[in-house]
Amino acid sequence: MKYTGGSVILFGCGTEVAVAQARVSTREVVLAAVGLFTEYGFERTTMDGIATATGVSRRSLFRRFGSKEDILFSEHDELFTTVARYLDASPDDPLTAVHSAARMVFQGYLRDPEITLPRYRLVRAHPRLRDREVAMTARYQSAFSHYLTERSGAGLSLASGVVAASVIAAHNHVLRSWLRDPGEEEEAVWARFDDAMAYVSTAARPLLEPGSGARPGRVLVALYPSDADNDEVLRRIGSALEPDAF
Amino acid sequence: MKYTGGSVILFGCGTEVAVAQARVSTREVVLAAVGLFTEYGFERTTMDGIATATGVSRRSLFRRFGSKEDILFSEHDELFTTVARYLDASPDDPLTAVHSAARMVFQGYLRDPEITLPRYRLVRAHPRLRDREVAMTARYQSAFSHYLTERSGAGLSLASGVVAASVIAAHNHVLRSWLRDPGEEEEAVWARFDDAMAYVSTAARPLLEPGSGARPGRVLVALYPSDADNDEVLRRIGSALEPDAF
DNA sequence: TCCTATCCTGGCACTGAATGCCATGATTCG
DNA sequence: CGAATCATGGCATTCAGTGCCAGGATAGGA
Repeated sequence: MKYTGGSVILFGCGTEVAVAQARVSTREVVLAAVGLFTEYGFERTTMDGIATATGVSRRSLFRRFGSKEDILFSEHDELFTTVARYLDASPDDPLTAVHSAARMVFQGYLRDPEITLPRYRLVRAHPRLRDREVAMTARYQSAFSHYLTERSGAGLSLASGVVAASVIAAHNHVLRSWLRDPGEEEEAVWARFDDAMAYVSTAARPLLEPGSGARPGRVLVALYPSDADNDEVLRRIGSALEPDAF
Repeated sequence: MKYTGGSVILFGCGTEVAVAQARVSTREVVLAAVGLFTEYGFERTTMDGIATATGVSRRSLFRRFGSKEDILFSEHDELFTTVARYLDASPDDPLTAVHSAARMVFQGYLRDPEITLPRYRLVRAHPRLRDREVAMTARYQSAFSHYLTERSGAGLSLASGVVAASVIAAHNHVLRSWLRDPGEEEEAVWARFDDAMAYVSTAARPLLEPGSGARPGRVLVALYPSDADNDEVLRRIGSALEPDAF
């Protein structure tokens, strides 16, 4: 193990005692920083303030996190590398793999409300942080798109981009609703997430089918209630196929 | 008109002559800054350097543009407000309006290669600028999504988000190919743009039809060649409707 | 056990972005 | 012509971010 050494002066009983001190973990720093950002605002919190609050020197904070913003999004970065590795090694069919990857991202938010919830409030208040958050999700979208293009064939890069964008949009749709109301039952949240994913992937799968081509001659999309009669559906589709209907 | 006054000292024939000087336009500043960024790199170009190069004081640069990055994206901002205003006043049906709005954005790039092309190179080289570019397109996407939700009914917010994301993805797909190869015939570029838009809007329109609901019980998407027989299409759809097929 | 290479840390100094304050000059309105 | 308004630019200050360097801890080898 690294960083098990070092010593800290404890004040007690009038004596100073040297005690083994573990390196301040990334998570501890992030939690402290989030607390300061929330209490005093992002701009008004200085790196010096975070340094004194965490006991880590200002210089080391910059070395470990890169920038003040990066402290807020550090584990977002970790999650991204995890997801990217997962995709790279995934044996599933492309769309299912992307679906699972989106699930991992969503899980990353739900798992850590202590950080993601205050971060959401900060992101809403500060345009710069919002841009950063957006850029993070764009990285996922780009990774999804490249993955789909790679696995589905280069001729489908437009379709891949659209599908990736749709998956991310559906993910963000459910995510935002959770961030706004985190009190909801976790089971219900996951149900809505799966609904949204099914919604996009059902519509997306044909776009990525081999042989369909990047630009099909005709596309038909039908939406109908679950209790609709199959014959009725067929009849309506038949009328939709009339030359003047399209 | 504003800023037509002022005077500048010209050195000629050993005499100093006061001459009317127009305020340095935003565009001139942007062009000069882009030139410096390209020549010396974004980080190594200082605001002082831009100030001396343009004749505008450092302080005024910050006042007029907000930040160094903002100089690069200033007219992107203007374009956004134009597009947002257009959407707000658009009498067309929602999807067509969004289609036109995307066209305006694309036009904004094509119209001004002197800025957009070097900016693209800078954006590719610097992660921070890339994030900023991504955030800009996300603003369009968000505007499209809100507009569609507003016009199509609040129950369709998921569909609106997915459609907006798809439109932006298609837009970016064509845009990137142009940025990489700006030499292509403008007509051909527009043809590919319209193809991509048709590709997404054909698939998207049914999602926004009133009465379909935000989460339909069943969704069917069919892609088939233009020369397919209608009866054959119907037969296949009929078999797809069998309980075990879905 | 000792020595050494390596790595992390923190202190210091420096550059440069960004902001607040204020005086000046230009434009517009009455 | 006078007053109000506004953009400008100069100045000082704060603070993010970086380079440099020395000290302490750890791991590996003799």
